[in-house]
Amino acid sequence: MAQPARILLVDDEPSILDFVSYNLEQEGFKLQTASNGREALELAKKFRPDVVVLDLMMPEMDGMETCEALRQLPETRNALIVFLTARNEDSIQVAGLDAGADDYIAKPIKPKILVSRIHALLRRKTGHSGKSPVVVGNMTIDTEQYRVSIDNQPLEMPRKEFELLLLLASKPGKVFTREAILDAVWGTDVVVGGRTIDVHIRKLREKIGDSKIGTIKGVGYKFEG
Amino acid sequence: MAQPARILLVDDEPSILDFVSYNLEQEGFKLQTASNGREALELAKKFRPDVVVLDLMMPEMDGMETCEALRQLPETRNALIVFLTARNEDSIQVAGLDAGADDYIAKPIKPKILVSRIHALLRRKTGHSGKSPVVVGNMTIDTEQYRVSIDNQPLEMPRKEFELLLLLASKPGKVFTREAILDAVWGTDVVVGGRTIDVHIRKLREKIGDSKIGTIKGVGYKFEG
DNA sequence: CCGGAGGTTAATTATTGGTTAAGTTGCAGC
DNA sequence: GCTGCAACTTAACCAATAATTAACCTCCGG
Repeated sequence: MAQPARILLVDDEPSILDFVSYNLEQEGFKLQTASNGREALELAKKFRPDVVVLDLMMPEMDGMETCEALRQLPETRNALIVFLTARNEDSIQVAGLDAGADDYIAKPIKPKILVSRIHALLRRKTGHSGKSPVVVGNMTIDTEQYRVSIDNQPLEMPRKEFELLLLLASKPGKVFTREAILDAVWGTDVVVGGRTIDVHIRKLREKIGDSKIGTIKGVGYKFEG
Repeated sequence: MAQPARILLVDDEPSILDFVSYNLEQEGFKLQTASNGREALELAKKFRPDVVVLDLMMPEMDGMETCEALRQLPETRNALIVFLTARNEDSIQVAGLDAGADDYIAKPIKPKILVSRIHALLRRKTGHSGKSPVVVGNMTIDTEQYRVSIDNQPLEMPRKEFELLLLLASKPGKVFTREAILDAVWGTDVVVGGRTIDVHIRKLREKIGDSKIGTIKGVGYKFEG
């Protein structure tokens, strides 16, 4: 990644701003935030974001309006616009896509999904559409198609296993605590038993080989670079 | 866990106070309770909580008011504030977030969810702070990867040893008394036998070489810069 | 040489993760 | 709607290893 992509995040709820910006910054994106549409437009002129993440429901100027305005500015005409919506309402989606949005993400927001969608969009934009998003050693993780291959041998992967692998592989070497893994893959308010992660780790190791995932006792797991 | 997080719990119903405080204390949090807003403010000044769990519906001074008042106090300006709400009403949530709340938890309260949300908040708050690798001479201590290397030779290290080494190496040359080491690595309320530290020191010296850690008889240990 | 401080080693205990198998759940296909 | 399968979770048990203790040793200054 030569240049970190710039993202402008717009939401009127500080907690969501915090939560999402934390997760995006962890990914290495350059971030700016605004808490309403007007502020967003002003910031956008200076910041020239590659991606704008936009809450639909905001007081005064809502996401839809802001989106249209952004499409008028020369600085953001070609930016990618992602909407955050409370529910997955088809009718709103259609209207949003008319207004020029590029993607939709439904709340509650799963960090992993948000990040991988943004990556997918950026990839599509820069022309590299289609193939090999995350590559680590001889392994390829295609977030768009939910597929993993090792030495070009495709592997079947259920959702949870895939998300777990993606999380670990997205930062090879970094140790993820069980807590962090639960937050990222299961979400903060899902409570699962103590051995659930272990079982998923085991299934992963079964598929991709023991050597790829290391255990740091008392701390967590990591992907071996 | 270096220091247990302090939580101030505010609710006018004694039964909820009991129920929630029991569950939070089980998790090792340091707890204080108040049964109304005024009491909460007074306690907060002395107790300096990291987290305030606040019922929205209270007589006299309700949760919203209390929250705003807490944000004015220097002692609690940066505390995390979590609201307990009877229902999941969006309009109330927005207002609460404007008042400076960090999260919402809907009644009926599920202990496990409460606990994991609080953990998530605390992690988000403290997680941002610096965690660049510590480099001392030819040794590198990478807190993120939980790995130590000498001359780029990676070394395996169990948790306590790692924490002990990190403590000593964070201030090379400084002498740490046994007492200080116990407080920092084992925690203030854990009592261990007299030879425990010695044994860990020995294991460390085995791995990183005798010359790195010096003994000052009658005083403590230090890392040799 | 004696006492106190720390060092060494081995044995014991506690904690943590791994493994397996047996439930649950949710969903596709009938 | 059933039925059946795959994904996911849980529980029970096992294995590994880290942490602690205890017993004994060594060194060094009086």
